[in-house]
Amino acid sequence: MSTSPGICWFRQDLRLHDNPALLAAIDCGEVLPVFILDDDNAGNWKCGSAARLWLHHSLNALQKSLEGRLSIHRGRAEDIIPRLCRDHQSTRVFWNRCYEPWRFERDKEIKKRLQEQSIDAQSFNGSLLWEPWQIMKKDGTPYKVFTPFYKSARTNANATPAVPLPVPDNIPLMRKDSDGLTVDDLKLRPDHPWCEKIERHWRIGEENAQIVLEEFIEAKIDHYNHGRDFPAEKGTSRLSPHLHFGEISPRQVWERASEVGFDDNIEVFKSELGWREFSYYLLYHFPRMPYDNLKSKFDRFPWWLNEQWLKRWKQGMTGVPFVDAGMRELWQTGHMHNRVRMIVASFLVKNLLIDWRHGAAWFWDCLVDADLASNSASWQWVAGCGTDAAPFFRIFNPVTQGQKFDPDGIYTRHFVPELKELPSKYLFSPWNAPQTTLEQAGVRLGDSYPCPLVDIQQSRQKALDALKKVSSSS
DNA sequence: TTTTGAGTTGTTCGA
DNA sequence: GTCGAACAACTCAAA
Repeated sequence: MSTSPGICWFRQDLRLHDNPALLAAIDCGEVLPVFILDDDNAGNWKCGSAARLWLHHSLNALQKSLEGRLSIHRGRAEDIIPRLCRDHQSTRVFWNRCYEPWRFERDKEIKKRLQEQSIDAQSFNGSLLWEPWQIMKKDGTPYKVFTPFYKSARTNANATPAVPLPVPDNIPLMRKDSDGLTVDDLKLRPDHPWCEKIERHWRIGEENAQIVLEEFIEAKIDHYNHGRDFPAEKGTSRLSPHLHFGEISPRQVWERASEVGFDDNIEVFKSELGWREFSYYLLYHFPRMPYDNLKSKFDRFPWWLNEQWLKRWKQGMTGVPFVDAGMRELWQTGHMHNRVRMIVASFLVKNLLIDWRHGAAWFWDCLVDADLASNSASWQWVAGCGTDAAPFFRIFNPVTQGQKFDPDGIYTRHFVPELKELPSKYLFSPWNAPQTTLEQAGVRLGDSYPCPLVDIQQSRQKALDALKKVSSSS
């Protein structure tokens, strides 16, 4: 056996299944598995609070799978990786690629430095179905519209998603090094009752990711197309945080869905994986996406930051019940149903006229699945400033959306219990309820539940006018 | 180069 | 209650 271990640097791939970097490291003989919490390089995009909590548990799960041999560090990866190579006389380092601009640049630099020291550094695709540079238009430029991107990805030769790799039979793990930290040392989980609340909603780690996938395949995928729209039904896969941390790979999910067969539901589900790919694709080709409007005419949009409104939106106290239900789900569970994400985002941007970046920042901190690519791309989509965004006149009405997608009010009543006695007819617009109805339901508007921050119709019109002005002056 | 058809998830209005 | 059209104009992708 070689005396020099292969270093497998775990990042957003906290799993043993379908892990090309791990398999490559095993080929060297002994494996030194490493994790680094690199907040220093992350700048604005260090892991948010909810995601840190997830990471804490996900690392514990991985540590267990690796029999406690995961070597954990905190600091700048460009210092730590070369140091580990020196300390262990390792000449080979392997990792699966990340695509956040700060990580991509950092990793390029590390690879260069290692190669200068005659250390073999190799990166693999462990997180995407298609590499962003693999799918290009005939003229060599990147796609900006989802449908042709996805079509091209699925039909191009050599673009069929790879078959997932097996779990290695045996991982010849190196003896534990002495200078590593424990997961607890990283202090990812604050001592706060909020954590326990979040933890109740999730089963974290690779093994659980497999279970969540199986449950989705068995119970939900056959009516996904319809079921995913109703937040009370929980018809979505809820795989996003598992995918974000790489507890499961998109290739595993894609393959498992393909095994079920072919129908609309399966195709729609796969296309959601396609949207994840598209977000990463855009982030790779447009690294300013988290900061800048992809449509630059939105640079002139008259956002108006009302701090009080923003605060009430974050608290789920806007006075618009379906919006508040979503925002409270986010706070209480670290997650929000996809349908409701669009509605709360649309409300912030198109009714309160607050810049999408404020919303994206709050999501970043609160979501266990906070993902730079998906978060930035989706906010730009809702705001209308994305390359392939919703047309500007498409403004969600949080009242009709509630009536349509939470018809029995189960979701809304659960998260806004102060309205639970209101009849469904008025649940989504209590300001329209007769005084006697409010009294019977024990609701005092402006007291037990807030009056709406804005009038839905008026604020909608204001947004349309603003958008028209921005469009016509180009 | 020019042309043509299309573009995740909606709302409202009027027949 | 249901249905189709209008909502604006633009940019993208491919022929």
